[in-house]
Amino acid sequence: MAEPQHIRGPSVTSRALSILGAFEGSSGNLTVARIAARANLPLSTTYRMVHELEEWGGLRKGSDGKYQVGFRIWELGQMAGRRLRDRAHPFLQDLFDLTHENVHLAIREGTQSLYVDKIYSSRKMPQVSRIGGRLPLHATAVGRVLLGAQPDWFVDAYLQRELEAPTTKTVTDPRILTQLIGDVRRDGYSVTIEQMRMNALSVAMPVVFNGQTVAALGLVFEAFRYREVQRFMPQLRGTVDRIEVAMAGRPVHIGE
Amino acid sequence: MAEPQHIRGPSVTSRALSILGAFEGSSGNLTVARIAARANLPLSTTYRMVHELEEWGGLRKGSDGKYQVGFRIWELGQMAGRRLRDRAHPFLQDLFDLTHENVHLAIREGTQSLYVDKIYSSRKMPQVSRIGGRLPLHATAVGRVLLGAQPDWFVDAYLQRELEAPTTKTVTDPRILTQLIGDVRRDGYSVTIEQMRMNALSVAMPVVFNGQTVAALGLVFEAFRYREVQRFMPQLRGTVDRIEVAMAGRPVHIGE
DNA sequence: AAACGCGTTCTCACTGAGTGAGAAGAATGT
DNA sequence: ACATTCTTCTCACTCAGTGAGAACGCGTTT
Repeated sequence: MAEPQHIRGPSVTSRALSILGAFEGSSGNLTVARIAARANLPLSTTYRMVHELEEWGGLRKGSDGKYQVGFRIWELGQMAGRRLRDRAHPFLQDLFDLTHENVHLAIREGTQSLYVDKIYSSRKMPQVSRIGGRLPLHATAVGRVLLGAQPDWFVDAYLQRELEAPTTKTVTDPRILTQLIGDVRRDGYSVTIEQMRMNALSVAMPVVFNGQTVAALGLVFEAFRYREVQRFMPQLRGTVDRIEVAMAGRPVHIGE
Repeated sequence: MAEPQHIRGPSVTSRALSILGAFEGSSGNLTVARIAARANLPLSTTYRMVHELEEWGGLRKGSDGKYQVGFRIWELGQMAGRRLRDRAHPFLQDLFDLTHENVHLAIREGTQSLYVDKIYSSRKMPQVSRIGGRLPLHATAVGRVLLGAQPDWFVDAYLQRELEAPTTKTVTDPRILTQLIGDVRRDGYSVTIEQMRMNALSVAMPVVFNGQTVAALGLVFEAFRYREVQRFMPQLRGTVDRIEVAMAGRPVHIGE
């Protein structure tokens, strides 16, 4: 599982960043030795830097002596994409109140969709996507919406690569996918059935700001309820509209 | 507003961290020059490091040329305190479904409470606390719960300092607060009225894991509805219980 | 109880990566 | 057209960062 986390240059900063990077896709708690191994750095160097990061608050030493990402990084992370997340969130919650289906908001990061917000309760725990998690662009409704928002050269290049097939029903044929992306662009929404997980269906629509698709809003529920898709469409549409209006509006100051 | 972000040492890492720190409490979009000023670093040094951070994904250059915190930091931040947030979240949502009042979860960080999760819809936007935001420990219900979980020497030291009074009703007298903290410890919950904002009331209870108060769960609603506090107590209690059970249980694997 | 494995902590002499003043160029405002 | 502010880049100097290696701590195995 441990990828060959190669160091870009011999720069000090890149080493420090390698250490933070060692926590990406980890169990969350790492010893100094493990960090060193994952970051491909000498032990003493790692030790020194881990301490510097700890003092700053970027890392935190747990009661078991292992290190984990500190809350200062979490706080800092809250600054990223704040406009979108803050303005969209209340309407995602409204949509959940209305439907009680899992709602999520994703953006494109490279060749994956990144889930930036997600509403769910203990009744239906999310099965594949999680906040902060990534999924391929071709196998989910939000992914296809985000892919469709990219220029043709991007779509073609994406479909050229080896495409994962999480289920036996996942479409990976570039020709068919090109067709499907065309449909998404024309219709303004995407519906995928059992592409990422059996018995799961997802619907998604683009969120547009300044003429650009900045995110995709989606709903997920059981595949056998496919007839209900029509019922949810207007609610999804309405939510997207409200988000778009909120995005354009003046800043709403919350708290401090 | 710009605090004198002093550099701990002349170490390269501390400089890089100063740059990230420049975004804390900022508007979100900063020019290189502004970053340099806030981080107290020479312009050329800042320039070089900003680019290194950008290449790694820690910073992102917006369409206006200004820099903002990148999603890689956000993703990394999702690793911090994941156990608590992941396990508690579905039950916070359940509580919101039940009450439709603003629900939040906070931990103590230093002498402040840090809001790590929050459920709200567009009906009642949060007024003072936001996810990733901080508030003083003595003026909110979650804060008092978290304060009460600390040893006496901590409480005494905290109350010794100059205490903020966000409203005219905020209690800042150390004697009275000591008494109130005692009540919280005895009763296992805290109710505060108009301590942080006029016309706001909050109730909170501690979340205990391994014999330690790791967080506080709270509800906020309008002060004039103070009679309803009793109605919410069992629901809060039940939610806390479920969170505590979930915290102790085996890991529930959600997606990747 | 000794040997082992695995992790942490710390020292120190060497050296090349990081430094930052400064200048030129690009943008923006008045 | 001028003033102001911000970005980008160069280069000679030097001091901060480096990492092998040793010592130590702590469970577990033999």
